[in-house]
Amino acid sequence: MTQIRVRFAPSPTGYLHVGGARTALFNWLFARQQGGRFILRIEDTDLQRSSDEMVEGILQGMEWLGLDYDEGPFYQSDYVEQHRQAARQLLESGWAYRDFTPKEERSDAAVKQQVAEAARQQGVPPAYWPFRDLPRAESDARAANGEPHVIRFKVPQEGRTSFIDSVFGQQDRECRELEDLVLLRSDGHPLYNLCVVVDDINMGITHVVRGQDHLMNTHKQILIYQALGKPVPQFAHLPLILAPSKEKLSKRKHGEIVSVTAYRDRGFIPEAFLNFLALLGWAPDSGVYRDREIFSRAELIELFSLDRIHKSNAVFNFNEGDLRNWTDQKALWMNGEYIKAMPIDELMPLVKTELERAGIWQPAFETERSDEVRQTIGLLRDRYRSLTDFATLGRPYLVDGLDFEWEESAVAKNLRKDPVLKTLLPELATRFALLEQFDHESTESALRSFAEEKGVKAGLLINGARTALTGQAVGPGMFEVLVAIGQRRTIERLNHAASLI
RNA sequence: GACCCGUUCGUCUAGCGGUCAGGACAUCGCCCUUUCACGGCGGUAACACGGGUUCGAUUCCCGUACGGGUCGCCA
Repeated sequence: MTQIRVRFAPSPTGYLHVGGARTALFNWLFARQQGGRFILRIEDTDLQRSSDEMVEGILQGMEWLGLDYDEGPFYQSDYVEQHRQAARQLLESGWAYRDFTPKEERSDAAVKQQVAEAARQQGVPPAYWPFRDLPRAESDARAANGEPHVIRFKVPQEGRTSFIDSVFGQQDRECRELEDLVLLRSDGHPLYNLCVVVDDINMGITHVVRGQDHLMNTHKQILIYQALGKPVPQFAHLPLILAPSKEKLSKRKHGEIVSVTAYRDRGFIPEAFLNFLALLGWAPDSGVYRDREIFSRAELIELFSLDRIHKSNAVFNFNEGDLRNWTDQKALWMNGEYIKAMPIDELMPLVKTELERAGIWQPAFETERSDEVRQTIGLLRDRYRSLTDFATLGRPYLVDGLDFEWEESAVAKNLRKDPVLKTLLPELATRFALLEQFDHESTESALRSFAEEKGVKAGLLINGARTALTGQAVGPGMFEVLVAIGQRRTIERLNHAASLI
């Protein structure tokens, strides 16, 4: 059996978005599982809309997700000569013809629509392709004379194209429903459908796994394969990923919130995002894993199969305006699961990057204070869903002094609620200052006996202290927090809190 | 509009003729915590509709509705 070769072929007209990433992932999983080759090809034939910046964005996205390719990146624009050569070959063999219709006459969309519709109803393209049967000699002569023309593929008027899609099953289409597509523009520029076929042939692609929006193109492409006398690869079309509005996800409409780099920048763990993406439109064999959601990269490779991709589109929820739930909540949850469960040694570097970005990383975190910081991160990660949380919500735990924000609602709820705290908190600080051991037990008994002495509920002090120490109303168990913040900072912040009341 | 495709809880999904229609996220309630967005337990919630086929349809067939995709000298 020949080796499986698949490719991911994005056009660099935008960054890598969620849909593209999933296509890349499925190709990659398939290749890895089958021991095949995964090829990256940048479809940049439309030079006007392509840019190096976008290519860079795609490359970065792939790298971040760990979707390594075995060959490439190839650039489609490097193969223009081969595309033209193929067009010439098609012209020679009679599978294509020159169309001398002036560009302007074709560009009127309304006219075009009208004619195309009439053509379909008639069943046969009438005078719409006036040059389709132009004698070769005349065609050559006019071309030699420099008359502008495009090269069109001569779609057979009879018959149909068929293929079996790995996802959608049997697909048939009457040839007469297909238009004579342009292969070469009048400026000699090759067009998409020709380019993909030529490149896929040259690169020995055995399986084409791409979005369902290409389902119609596939029929045209099959015709080109046949005209070129080449074997047709196996196709697998993926269902689309929809925006919350249920329309196709698009970079233009939905913005950077659907770009892979946004997920990186907003604190996703690549493994978690990969896991989430894999489960969008695909599920492992339920006989094995019916009630599981978390799968490692290795497990995904092992379990993946094209025939378990399903046909219906999936909605991907995001809401840029919502700070807490800016993207699909399940994705966020899953990220939290990874943050919680991954080995702390793997988490630390990721957190470090985040803290550096926020300007709160200190070299000592890796030396003298290494154990302490690891412990703090270990404490915090149980309730965080994103790496950025360590730099925002985690900030009070990591910075010295008072260099963080006190949330107004927390202050109102836990500090200002009872004015007696204004005197109690500094007194508690004094009490803590006397402790020789500053651990869970000693701080707890100190606080509780202090509360008893003063005749107040321990909860009042616990709540007050939480906000005094972290500016927040929520967090890990209070005595864990005390230990994490440490004696010195605890005293300082308790005293300072009095001024907030 | 034409041609394709799809339709199981709000969302992601399991299901491939007989299930109390399962899981996850979200949501709600309870417990734990004299704090909490941790944790534990539990609940609400779905087979789009109408016809067939069948002893029996979420599962098979046909319509309808709704949703989506494609109809470039873009990719």
